Amino acid sequence: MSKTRPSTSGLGRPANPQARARRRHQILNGARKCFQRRGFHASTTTEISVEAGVGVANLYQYFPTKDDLVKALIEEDLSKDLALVELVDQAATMREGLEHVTRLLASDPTLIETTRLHLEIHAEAARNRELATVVEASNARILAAMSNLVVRRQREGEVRADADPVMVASLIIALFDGLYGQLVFGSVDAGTLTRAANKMIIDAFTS
Amino acid sequence: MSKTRPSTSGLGRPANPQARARRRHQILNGARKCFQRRGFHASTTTEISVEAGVGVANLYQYFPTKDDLVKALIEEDLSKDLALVELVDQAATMREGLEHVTRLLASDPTLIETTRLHLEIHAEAARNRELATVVEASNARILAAMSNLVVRRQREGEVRADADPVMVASLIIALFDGLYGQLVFGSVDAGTLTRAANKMIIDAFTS
Amino acid sequence: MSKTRPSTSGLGRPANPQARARRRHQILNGARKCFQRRGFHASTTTEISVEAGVGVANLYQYFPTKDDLVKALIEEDLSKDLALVELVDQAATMREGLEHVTRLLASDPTLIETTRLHLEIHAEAARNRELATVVEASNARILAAMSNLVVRRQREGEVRADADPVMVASLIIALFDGLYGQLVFGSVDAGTLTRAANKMIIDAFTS
Amino acid sequence: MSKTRPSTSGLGRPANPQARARRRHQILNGARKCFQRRGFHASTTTEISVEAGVGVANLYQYFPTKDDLVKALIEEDLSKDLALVELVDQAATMREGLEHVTRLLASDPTLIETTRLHLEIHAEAARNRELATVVEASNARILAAMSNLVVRRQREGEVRADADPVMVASLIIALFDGLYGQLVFGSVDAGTLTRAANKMIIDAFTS
DNA sequence: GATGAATGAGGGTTCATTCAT
DNA sequence: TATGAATGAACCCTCATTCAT
Repeated sequence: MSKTRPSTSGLGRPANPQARARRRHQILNGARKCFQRRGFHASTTTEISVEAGVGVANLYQYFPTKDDLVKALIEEDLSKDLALVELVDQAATMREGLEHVTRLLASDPTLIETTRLHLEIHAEAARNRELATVVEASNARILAAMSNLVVRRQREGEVRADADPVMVASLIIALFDGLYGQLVFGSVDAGTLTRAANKMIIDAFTS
Repeated sequence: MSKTRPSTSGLGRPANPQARARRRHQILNGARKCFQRRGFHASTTTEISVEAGVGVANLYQYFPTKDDLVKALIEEDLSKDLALVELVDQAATMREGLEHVTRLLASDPTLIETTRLHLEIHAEAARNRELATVVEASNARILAAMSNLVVRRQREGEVRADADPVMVASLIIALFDGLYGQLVFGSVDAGTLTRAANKMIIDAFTS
Repeated sequence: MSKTRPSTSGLGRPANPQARARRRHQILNGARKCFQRRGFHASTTTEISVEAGVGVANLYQYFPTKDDLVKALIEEDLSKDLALVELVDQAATMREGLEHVTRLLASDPTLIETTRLHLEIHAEAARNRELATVVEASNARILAAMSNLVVRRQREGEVRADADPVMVASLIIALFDGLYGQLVFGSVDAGTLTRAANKMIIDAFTS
Repeated sequence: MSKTRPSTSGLGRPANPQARARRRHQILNGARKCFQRRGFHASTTTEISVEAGVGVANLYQYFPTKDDLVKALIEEDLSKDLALVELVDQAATMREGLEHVTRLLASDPTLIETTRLHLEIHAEAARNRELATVVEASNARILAAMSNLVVRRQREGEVRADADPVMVASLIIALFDGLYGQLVFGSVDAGTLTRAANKMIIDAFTS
């Protein structure tokens, strides 16, 4: 019953951390493709291993269970969202930042697939306490970053001083979340929609 | 030698349509409870039958497959959203309508569970063409209703005349979609959040 | 995660206890054949189901796990041993009882296979606390029965009064256990061996 | 273009046979510990390698398969039993020999573990022709040694002349086999039991 | 010779669905 | 119609064994 994983020590070929990291990515990328194509539940470990170009059992040397694979992927994906917020912050004004980032997203050909994965992540997290924790932590980090950004823009006079920065941040995030969610099913064009969203934000929150 | 299957229904007694409809609801309600509690995939047909208080096999006399059960439930749920839009329309102003409905939702103790189910529905639909059609049709109906509402409020002067009603409708829907999605993971209070959302909408779209 | 096994109640076809009992035996017999032929570990659930003439999944409606199958079989087998002791007790003298039973065993064409299964049972129980309990309980019952028998034969004067009945019982059981164990590998004839064993017992313990 | 595999062993350095033998023992001892602790089937090659302090692959340079490991261990263990018989023979009388050896065994703290392994060996051999041969050969050797011993004790007048020496030997072995087997599950004390067994043997076979 | 990494066949178990009553 | 019992395809994961260094 006790899982014995022999230590890395010994005299022979040393464990190569670089090779391990490369393998890990290889597997994770295979998993991402499968998950985007068919979802978490429909993707079998065999499919993933084929897509990743490794043997099934090899998966389990990097991720103890299929769920851990999912979790690792989610962590990867969520940190991308944080990067987007930081990108908004780097522009001269919030308005320009939003426009820049939304243009970037709208031109991403994998946007729909990425969004689909997001949907699944949330659905999955809604049933899985451990994943929920990961998502919540990520949301909290993103909200904090966005709030900070808003505070700065308030000091600079771009955002109205009487608005609660956390609320502003929450609403902006919610708006885009909902928007990209609709993209998967709706028929409206992403560019048009995001431009309208930016305008809405500016109209509502800037002085 | 044709198989004689002695009909137990006797003397041409017609299947009682009312009884059928009742059973159907009974099953659907059992399914909803299970789906909300554990999700689509984790809910087994046996669990559902137990929750509904019927035998497993009986399920299949009302729904050819488990997926059809899911589909029926989705249709039921989506039509509730449409009802909400119509409820907004019945208030004197859009502002009041939004406030009324969001207050209604915020006080619904099953809101989180309902939202969870929504998440699952969308995730499921993202992988299943047939379901996607159902969701898209529902979204289209809701968007149309909301757009009409906006048009009327524009004529009445509440909503700015220079705004594209479809865009306004889309953004409002997206905002609430995103908001309720966040509710499942985030820690912000529903009431505070929806009030802020209503204000944002008013600030952005009314003159 | 919670195993829901729908209750037997309801209006439809009632659970038929006789049919269930029959199925249970059918499965258990299939399992016995497999276990005797290939051992516990080498026997797959699929093999067992084929041998029993049922579907794999049906196994699990009667035995929650493969281990429970093993356990049920062990219980069945161990109770047979107890019956043998009782058979010894029914003869006019212990000597005649032993001779009768050993003759019976020696003429049993499945003796070797049965003994093989016994070997496996003990090996398995040596690693499995739960099974060990079952075996220990069985051993205790058999030892008690045998001890009682010895006490009676002491009162009747057949067995020496100065012998500890529990020890006598233990030794007799051990002797036959060891003997039948040897049968599987050794080349000596079962009849000759058991006759010699009976004589040894008589020489050692009767006055 | 023959594959050039640069031999690391260089200049024809002969494999050091002593080092090989040491490694072999090292591995075998690791295997024994694992097998005693968890049994043959539950012990994985990885566990064994960890316990032995070598890499997994290294196992296969000494034992072509896991079964060979088992086989080697069995051979080692069985030869110990033969040594015990010889020890009995070295005493002045059979009675003293038995008493000496049983005292020796009863004081061995690893007796139970060793016996457990014996159980597994027999169970395994009952399904595996190759192992059965090993066990049978060992049994035959032990039986022969014991028979010889009995013959000698008959000549010396200790054992009754009218007893078939092979039968006597068989019964003695069977008795102890059965006894030690019971030790694993039963609750009786080893010392008491073996003393009673010795008495039984003396009562039954000596004049 | 020795090592850690990789493999694929196969095992136990689950579950949507069908059958017999 | 409604039921409990039965089914078989498929899934996740393990492990003896091999590979590359």
